[in-house]
Amino acid sequence: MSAIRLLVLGAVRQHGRAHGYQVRNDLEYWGAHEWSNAKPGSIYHALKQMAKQGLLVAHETEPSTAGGPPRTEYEITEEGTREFRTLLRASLTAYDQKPDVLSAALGFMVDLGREEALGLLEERVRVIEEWRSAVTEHYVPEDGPERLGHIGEIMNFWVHSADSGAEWTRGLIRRIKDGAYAFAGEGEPFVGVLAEGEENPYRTDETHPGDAQ
Amino acid sequence: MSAIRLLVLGAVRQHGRAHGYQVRNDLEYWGAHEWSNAKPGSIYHALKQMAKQGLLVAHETEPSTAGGPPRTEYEITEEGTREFRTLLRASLTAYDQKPDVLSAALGFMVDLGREEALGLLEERVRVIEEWRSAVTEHYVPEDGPERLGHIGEIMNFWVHSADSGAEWTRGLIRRIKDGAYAFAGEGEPFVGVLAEGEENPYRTDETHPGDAQ
DNA sequence: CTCAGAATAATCAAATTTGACTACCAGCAC
DNA sequence: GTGCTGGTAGTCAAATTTGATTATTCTGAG
Repeated sequence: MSAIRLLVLGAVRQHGRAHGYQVRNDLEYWGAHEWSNAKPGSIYHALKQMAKQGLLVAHETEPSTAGGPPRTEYEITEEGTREFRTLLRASLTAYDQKPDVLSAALGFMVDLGREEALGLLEERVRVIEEWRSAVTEHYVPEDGPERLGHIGEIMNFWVHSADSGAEWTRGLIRRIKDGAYAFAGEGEPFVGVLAEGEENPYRTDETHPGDAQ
Repeated sequence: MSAIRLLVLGAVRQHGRAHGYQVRNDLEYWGAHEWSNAKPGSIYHALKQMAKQGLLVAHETEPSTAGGPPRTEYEITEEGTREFRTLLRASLTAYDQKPDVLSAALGFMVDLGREEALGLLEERVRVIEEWRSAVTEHYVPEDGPERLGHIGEIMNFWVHSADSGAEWTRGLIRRIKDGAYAFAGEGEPFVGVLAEGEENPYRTDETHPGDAQ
């Protein structure tokens, strides 16, 4: 799974009602265009697709108030909310080497309760550890890892990444336990969206080192 | 870019002449089906596409000698070899958060000379460091990172991953400097392909924890 | 012998992703 | 008032990816 559905569902949900360009802007505000496939084409496609599947409702296109073609606004449905929570939980616990999925989930973790988020992150650590031992047992031949030659560096890299990911997750768990951030039901939620008319301080058109090859 | 073209080009190249199923098996031998999108459909698609683009030549389909439908064998062209090297160099140096691209490149790094590989890996470390400072400067608002709330954890996660990736790369550089592995021009190359009839000790149909969500 | 199951080799429709492109309006310089 | 630039909003064709499915031959049990 890519991160796009979670990102788009979450962005629409935070706005209450949003058109594609707003979603695109929010995701840019998060830097999602740098670490995920949240490009215009993908966003509009996801919106249409999820509307077709009943996760969103499309309100009839209205002429734009600020230039440009008419726009379609979307709202999340009850089914969409369920899907959002399912994706969010899965993305927090799953370890599949795709950092964009976790990144997206971090952006919405406060939509869960503090205790649930902690539980899921602890589960994540367990999953990573299990994965690690499955890999090391399965891919290291009995006659020593040398037989694999330089190919062994691939496994080495995985394992290193897994360890580093687990360690980082433990740090996050600690911060959350120590009271960081406002989770669901803890008053005054932090909303990471741009208000109407607010400019995006992170917007950029320059490319950064590492944008793509 | 995904890792599929590099993987397929590299696998065909090591065999000299290979059909899709052989490529698939090699990639499975490396565990590539676990950490990249090297699924049958993608492999066959990449083969056809690259043949159309002149990176591979397709030899007429011959009836299989071992059951199954007739098979098409591919060979890499000169242009394909150039492309292979270009992709390999780019994948070793580029930092774009997609671990599968690096993993694929690790599998082929010995096709370069030891010195060149070292140079590219050092470049990789530089790129990661540059990326890190671009991100921290760009995404941390002047009035302290707190303004970002939990969204800041996303950046935190990136930066942690970047640091961990750089550190791992430095370790690899050290191992290579200390003489590990046989690089191009150093006799007896290590070939990570399955010989005709050799069984794949890593093949598995069980799913592992973390295979997908 | 014969049939089930497994391995071999690949194809296909549907979904997604990419990258480039279109169309509209506002403001400004000239 | 015309032309240019830039922001707003979205579309589209082409390429890729996914997941399921097909077709062929080999093997071994009964």
